[in-house]
Amino acid sequence: MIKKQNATIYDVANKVGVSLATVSRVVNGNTNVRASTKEKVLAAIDELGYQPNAVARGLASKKTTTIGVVMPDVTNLYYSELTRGIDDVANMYHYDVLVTNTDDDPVREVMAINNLATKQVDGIIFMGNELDQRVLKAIESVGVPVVLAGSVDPAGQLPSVNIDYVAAMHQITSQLLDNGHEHVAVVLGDFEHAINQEYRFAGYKRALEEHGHEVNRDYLFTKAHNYQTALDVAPDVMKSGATGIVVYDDEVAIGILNYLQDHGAKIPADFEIVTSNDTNYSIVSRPQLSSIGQPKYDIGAVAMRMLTKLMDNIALTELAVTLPHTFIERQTTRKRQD
Amino acid sequence: MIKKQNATIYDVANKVGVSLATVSRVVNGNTNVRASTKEKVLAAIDELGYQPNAVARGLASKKTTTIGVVMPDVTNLYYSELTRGIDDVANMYHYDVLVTNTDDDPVREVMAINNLATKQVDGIIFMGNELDQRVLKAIESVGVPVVLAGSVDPAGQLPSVNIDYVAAMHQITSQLLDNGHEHVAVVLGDFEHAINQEYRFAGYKRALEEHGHEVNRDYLFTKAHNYQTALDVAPDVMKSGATGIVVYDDEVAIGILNYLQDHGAKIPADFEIVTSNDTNYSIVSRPQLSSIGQPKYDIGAVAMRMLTKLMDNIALTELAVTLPHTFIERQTTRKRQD
DNA sequence: GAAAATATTGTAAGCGTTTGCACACCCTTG
DNA sequence: CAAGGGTGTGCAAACGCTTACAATATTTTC
Repeated sequence: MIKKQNATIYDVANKVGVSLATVSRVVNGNTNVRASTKEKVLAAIDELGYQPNAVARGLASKKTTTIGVVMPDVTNLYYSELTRGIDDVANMYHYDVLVTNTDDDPVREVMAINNLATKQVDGIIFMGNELDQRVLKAIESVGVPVVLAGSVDPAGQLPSVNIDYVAAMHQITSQLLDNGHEHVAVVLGDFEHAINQEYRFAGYKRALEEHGHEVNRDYLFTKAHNYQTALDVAPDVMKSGATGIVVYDDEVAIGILNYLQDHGAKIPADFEIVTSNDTNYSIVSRPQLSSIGQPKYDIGAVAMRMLTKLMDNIALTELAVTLPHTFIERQTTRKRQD
Repeated sequence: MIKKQNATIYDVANKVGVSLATVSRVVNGNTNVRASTKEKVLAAIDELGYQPNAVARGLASKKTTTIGVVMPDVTNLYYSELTRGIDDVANMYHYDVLVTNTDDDPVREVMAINNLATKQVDGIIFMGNELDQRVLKAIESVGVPVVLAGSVDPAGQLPSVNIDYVAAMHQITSQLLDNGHEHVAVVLGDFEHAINQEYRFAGYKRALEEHGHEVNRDYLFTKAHNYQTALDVAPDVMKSGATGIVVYDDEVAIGILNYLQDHGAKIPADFEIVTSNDTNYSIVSRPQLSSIGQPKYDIGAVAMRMLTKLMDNIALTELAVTLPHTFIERQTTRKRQD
């Protein structure tokens, strides 16, 4: 592996017989260069195969054209779809993406943010189930713009892109209630997390109240984070007496769905289930999971677009963007006639 | 967002009353520093909240402690699990990871590699279904080590980590044949890709030949890349007369499984299916998909470990690493008694 | 106790760019 | 034709760090 010495801006300047500055100008699209010299420079660049060294550039200009993405887990379909949206528009704006997995651990989130600061990223997209105080502090002191994607800041101080979780949860809970279910269970992750308690559960609760039902914690199930932990919770939800189930995550929903069916339940005859993320899981399951429709790709894409504005010092017209969600009726709910 | 002026190495040198070099030494763990001065420097660093600027460091040292990962799609469970392995050991060695999605497009792969070169990454992990000539050339000329993860180089010139696809395919095909199937179908992606034709199909073919069967292209199905395209192919495999099916990818397998069942087939009574990646899809499906067991996380982790060696100029003991695979018997195959 | 070794620290030259400023040059104007 | 006004270009100073090499301290050695 011979590391062939890359041509530098100096080499092309020499070859053409101009100064570094001129070469730099044509490379950066500065217009104050005579057309003829520009051509000569371009030719030399082509001939030498010159590619500007992004590190040197970053040092001199204090812009790295790199952004950081901190996310819980690449392996999680919900987040990876957001990431795809982020990545695509990042590329569109010629940013590279440094990703870090945190497993939702605040300590690692803080480390990731600080590390990204060290690497002089121009901005950061943050995804996570909860905005820990330590993380918040790290974000505030990092010195570059940060936008949240699919992640809430209850204080509303940070730029963010989300759907209206309260409304979405309210909607699907209401539908189940309208379908006549006496008891609707809700399955969430950590209840300490604002997104679960203050948003999702709040929407669920409001629906219950509007329908004149009491909120009974016996129908609240938490700590379901993935397929395995969903399987742990599933027996309890099956025994709970609830016949309608709203779930905050697809991997969890498919776990519960599978458990119920494996234990003789007919879906949607015995239980109606609605999930929330509309990932591939909700399509490959049998029956297919009815779900809140989230514009996941767009959440990421819009968040990244906002970040580009922030990085260009353009004011945001809206700090907390709420993208529209839908309801996708598939096979774990009974047909409704509105 | 006030960008607070970060302390530089110069600031801490001043504060302590030593030279830059000394500070640099303690930051970099150089041992030739008197314990007492080291302490003073450390104290100053702490007090000023000094964090070395990685960009400047990269320029001076020509090491960025950043690697590039080029992959088809973060959203693909197989690749994202490899990436998780990569990321974890990268972190372990204090590398950051720059990821690029290519959608398996050689043009974008080449662009990604060149772009990473520009960013002065210390090394690259490449994942893709096919090693296009253009990509190969880009890899050869990029000037930093590249290792393939879950991706084959038929020429065997590049460091790589894989399972033995030929053996794996041979094994599952044989099992199906042993179970008495007269016709075993094989479902692949692009047949032009070496990994499909020269590896997977070769293993399939050898199994057939060993069992005295003719290889009949009527049982070869290609161009199935994801759930949707799997659904497109599924009717043909159902009609083909094959009763055993080996599939190269889980998302494709679950598509075929679902189609067959949706059209009245009993699995595994009417059809036995074996898939290849052992992702979450093979567990959430009903019945659960029997699969080749691939150490996906490890493939990524080992590839990254190899890359660290290469970056440290340590010779590899083995260029093309083959990790062991297993067979995971689940519910789309009938019980076997070996 | 002085020379020789060794340990510690400082000097300064890069690393490959960007960019503010100054300098030429070439047209216009009046 | 001198002054004014662009254009086009070059100079040189950063950017924040690493790292030979040189210089100075501190120990050892006999």
